[in-house]
Amino acid sequence: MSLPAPQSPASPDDPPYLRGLNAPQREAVLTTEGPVLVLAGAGTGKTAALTARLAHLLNTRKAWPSEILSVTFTNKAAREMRHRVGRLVGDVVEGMPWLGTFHAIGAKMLRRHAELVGLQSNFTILDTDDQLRLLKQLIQAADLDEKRWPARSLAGLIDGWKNKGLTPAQIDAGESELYANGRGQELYAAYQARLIALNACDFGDLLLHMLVILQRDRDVLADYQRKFKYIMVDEYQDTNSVQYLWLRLLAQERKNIACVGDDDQSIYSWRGAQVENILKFEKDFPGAKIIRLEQNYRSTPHILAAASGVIANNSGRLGKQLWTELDAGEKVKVLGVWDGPEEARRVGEEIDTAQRAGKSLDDIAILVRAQHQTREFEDRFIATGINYRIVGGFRFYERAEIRDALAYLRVVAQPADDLAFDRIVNVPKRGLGDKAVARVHQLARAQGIPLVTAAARILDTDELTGAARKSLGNLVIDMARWRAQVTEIPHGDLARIILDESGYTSVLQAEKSVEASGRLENLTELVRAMEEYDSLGAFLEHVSLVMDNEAAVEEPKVTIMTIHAAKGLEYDTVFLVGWEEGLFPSQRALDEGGTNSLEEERRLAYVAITRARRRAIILHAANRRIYGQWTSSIPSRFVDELPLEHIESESSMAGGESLWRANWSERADPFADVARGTGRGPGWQRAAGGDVAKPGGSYASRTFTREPSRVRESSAPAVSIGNAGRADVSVGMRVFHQKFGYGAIAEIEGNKLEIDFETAGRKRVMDSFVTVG
DNA sequence: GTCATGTAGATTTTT
DNA sequence: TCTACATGAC
Repeated sequence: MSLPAPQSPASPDDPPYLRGLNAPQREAVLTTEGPVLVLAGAGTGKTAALTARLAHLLNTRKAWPSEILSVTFTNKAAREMRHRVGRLVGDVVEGMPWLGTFHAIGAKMLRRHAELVGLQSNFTILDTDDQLRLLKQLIQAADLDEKRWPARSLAGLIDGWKNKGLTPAQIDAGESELYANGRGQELYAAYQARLIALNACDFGDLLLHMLVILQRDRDVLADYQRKFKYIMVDEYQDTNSVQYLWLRLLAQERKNIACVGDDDQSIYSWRGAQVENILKFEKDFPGAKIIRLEQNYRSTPHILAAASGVIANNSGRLGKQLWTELDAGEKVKVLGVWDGPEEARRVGEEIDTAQRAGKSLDDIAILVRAQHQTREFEDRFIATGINYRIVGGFRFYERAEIRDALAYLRVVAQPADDLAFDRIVNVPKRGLGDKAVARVHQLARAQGIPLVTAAARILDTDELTGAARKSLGNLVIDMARWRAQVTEIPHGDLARIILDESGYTSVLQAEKSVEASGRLENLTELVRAMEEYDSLGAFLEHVSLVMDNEAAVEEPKVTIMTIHAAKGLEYDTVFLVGWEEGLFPSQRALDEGGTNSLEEERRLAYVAITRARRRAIILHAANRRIYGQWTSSIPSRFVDELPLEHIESESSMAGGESLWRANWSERADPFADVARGTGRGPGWQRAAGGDVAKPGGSYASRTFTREPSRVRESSAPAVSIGNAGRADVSVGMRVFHQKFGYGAIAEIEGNKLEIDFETAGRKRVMDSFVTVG
């Protein structure tokens, strides 16, 4: 038996989850009633406190596992919390249905109440790719120039509106003005209508639909308010408006809400996060208790001081004073190099040295501002044989073959999923080109039916002939068979059957390339992952929400990733590369966002530095090739903001910077400056080329050629609605068909017509494909 | 219907 | 420089 340590109020009777916690951490754990805001600086044991709190609530029987709502932002964080709570309290955690990401929890709730917003509970969750394709269709239908009004910008706007909790009805003229001269609202509304028709949701909808339900339906709200005795939120500084409104409604009744966050680590404002949420917590929840976690367990004093020095330049902070008991350690190293390749070389050398000193590559990370910076290091490490892994980029479920396979499964699971059908209708290639697919679309639109149904119906007619008809027929039969098998055979086996019978695997097998065999492996992996789930539906839910796969444990590797991706992680040694004006802070942030953007970049710098446990090495290069052009650059202002007494600078440029700079400017491309600054961009290029060469002409011809296509596209489907057959045709009438030409109606059978065509002979066609006259 | 060429454009991306 | 998409040729 030993006496408690002087500074810790811990006693030997403490339950295990309280052991090792400092005073403010304990307070955060033990203050269970009422609103609590925990301001947790980087590396201050935030997760430890959060998991202990959860364990405490369960252990003291204040709530059952199903009565605690515990939200995180990433699946990884949710997983980790589940794991750590499990270690503290045992299997009870398995029964925590409401521990997860905002989106996972939103989806779970929405499946229960789907009908309140016009969905069925088996709705599909679309990813950005599907979303984009859908928007493209709508933009075309609205007869907008896709170049001028890209689907990407509309997707961004809609996403932003959803993040703010705005339904189409709530979009004001000013917001609407941001897209296609005020048609933003119209397109948003059309998009939402399409989603409902597809029985689908995008990510934003998972929260927005639920918010609408909670706001509109008192009973549902009261139900959840009663159910959730305690609410906990991780990374509160990253919550956006919908999430905030959502939490406020749910917490309104009991007010037992504990939010943990750090305003200095808010780096997702471009995704709709509102730092204000954390700043105004006290106002939203009067009487809130504010607890500060300021003891850092991760980094050395030099590293901590360097980070604090930089972030001190931001205004409007809640303010924290981080401190540590660790030894001073090394100063932060600032290294100036000649160019990008040298930067990679120096980092490589340092890694070699560390490795020879017995360090593991797993303890080393290189943090970049933008994804493209990873390449330089990748090239260098391949050449010199350093093992590395690049985090981010294409993830497992974003690979084409995986998405194709999933599309097959989606069509089988949810026949109304037109986007999935579209994706695989001619994959692998089966001779169904744009024209054939367009016909199926046309019919589906005219009759208001899913594409799968339209495909089946079109086979009753002569709209399609030859190869196209045959392969569409096969596809329809295959799909019907697979659908019948869903309840008959295990879903893993079914997936294998689908991949085989669709011809997807055989095409890859025939292709003997390395990529193809990699794809086949990925598909095997997909099916394997699938078998861990109870049902096809459960698996698809997992995929759409989680979209990541656990990397297998392998030999040690250096990690290369963006600063954003590094948030929440830590490494012994961290290389912070590319600290140059224009790259970090990024040019875009400097140009567009004013002070706010610059401060967010600075928070990014703060996050970056605080990832390091023992060593932080900051590099900046004097020359860099940007978009193929050599550009000279000056060190980032964040380098200047590092407190001198905590850094150690070194420049690899013999002869001094000014010498080479003079050298360089002589050889410099006279247009480099124009191309770099404000002069770059479409406007500048247009001024230099197109319009000058051909004044006036391009505009006139564009308007002229576009006109007829619009008329043709919209006229046919507008006339006929529903299955009943149209009223404006009768036997003997002369009609026009786009493919077969003119003919006379010989027979009418519901919405199908027998027509004697003047040149093509007698054909069966859908009435929606003909025009009178 | 598929393949080859040209041109605009190019942060960060938890779900 | 590299890539993604759109347009035109077989």
